[in-house]
Amino acid sequence: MRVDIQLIKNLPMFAGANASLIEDIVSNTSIKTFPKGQELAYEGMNSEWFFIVLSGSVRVYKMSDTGKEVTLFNIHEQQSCILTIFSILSQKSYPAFASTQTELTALMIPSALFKKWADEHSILRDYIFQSLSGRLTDILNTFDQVIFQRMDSRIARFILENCENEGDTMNITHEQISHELGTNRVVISRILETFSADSAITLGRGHITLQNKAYLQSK
Amino acid sequence: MRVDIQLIKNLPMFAGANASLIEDIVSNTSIKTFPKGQELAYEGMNSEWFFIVLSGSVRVYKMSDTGKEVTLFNIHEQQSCILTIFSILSQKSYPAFASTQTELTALMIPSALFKKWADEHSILRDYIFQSLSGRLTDILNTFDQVIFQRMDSRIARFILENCENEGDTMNITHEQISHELGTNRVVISRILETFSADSAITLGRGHITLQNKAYLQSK
DNA sequence: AACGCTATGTAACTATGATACAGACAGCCT
DNA sequence: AGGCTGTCTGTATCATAGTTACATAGCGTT
Repeated sequence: MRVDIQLIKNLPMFAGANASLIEDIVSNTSIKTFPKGQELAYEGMNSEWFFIVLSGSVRVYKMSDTGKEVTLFNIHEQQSCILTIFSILSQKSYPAFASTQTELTALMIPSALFKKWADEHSILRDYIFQSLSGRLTDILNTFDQVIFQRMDSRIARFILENCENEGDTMNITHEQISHELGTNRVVISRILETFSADSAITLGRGHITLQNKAYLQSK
Repeated sequence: MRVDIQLIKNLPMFAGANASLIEDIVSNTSIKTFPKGQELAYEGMNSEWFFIVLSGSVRVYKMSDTGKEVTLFNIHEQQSCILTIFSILSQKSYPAFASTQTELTALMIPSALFKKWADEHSILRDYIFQSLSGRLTDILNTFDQVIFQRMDSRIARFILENCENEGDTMNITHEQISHELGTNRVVISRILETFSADSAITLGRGHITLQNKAYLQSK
């Protein structure tokens, strides 16, 4: 499918691109759809494609050999992946795992071309630096959380990030939370139980409902 | 003190620089010496200077409000700091702490000039990407270690990184190790004690001597 | 209703983190 | 030498978090 010019022009990454680059992009990229839960990258993989998310989201995470996981950051609409960029520009293998969190549509760019364009067009490099800086901050924040924060505060924060108001419900299992935060499912269950005992949340199979925002904020 | 042209030309970062850039660098940079233990950057600081280490080393670390520390990476001769680069190029505050580990000499570049040069000279940007990629790998490795590895293996590894052969001695206190690894001094003492009980190391005030390499490698 | 799959609850144990304090060592001074 | 002082290390105790194993509960399918 031929990629729409307007779509490219609307992407922040290509906002300042000149007509010839835009034409190049339009003729050498494609749009692809992935189902929810699809693995897009694994540790050690060579990145053949650079992608920009058009809709949906991607979770980038580290995984140990025993299967323990921690989310590094998520990639949302119009964003791309710092690790893929590094992997392509410095010709190293991808250092983490990445899977779709929802159904995903993405603009796919062959990595050789992306590298060429990034070498030739400073406007691209500028955007890359800006965007990388945001992702790097995300990684460092995750680091901070993991190392310095107590697990109950991290869980409280996680719930608050997903439930705006009291009465809001999030659909997630304890195991998924444990993968987000890099701990064990049992630990999550244990702490959620104490939150529930204090009436800060109500628990159900596959969902959590916020009841007392102030309680979680004080954690 | 006028900076020596040859010194600049020998730095990997400026290896491909043309004569006019070199002349610019020579006339706008200076060499500065810092004592051991000097704090070079703190979280939230605006980076006024970009620096390249000429001799000595710098430790970059995260610190919690309670004083707990973890080393992110070290900067050695001819290297510069990924976080400083990001901080300067994306105009954000520095996201960690940095102190000299030894006496340090460094080439100092005003950050506004560094940003200008990086914008104008692709040769600089290329080097930056290469070098950033290495540092990012360091950070992710640290992350991996912290989250997935047991403390005894991390300590074993740390000793092995500092002692080549059996009989080698490293001069370090338990508290310094705890700051490297992001844990509590007591935890280090406790585990070193078990290593010592198994005759893998011998302990002394301020130093550790490797006795059984295979033992630590098996941890 | 019976089955099977997945999610959650519970228990017991180990590992790690935190705090407090005691004792040991090194350097220094007299 | 003896004593002082600051730092480093050892030990104990308790709290929090991670691991493993297994039991129970929810929910869709047959």
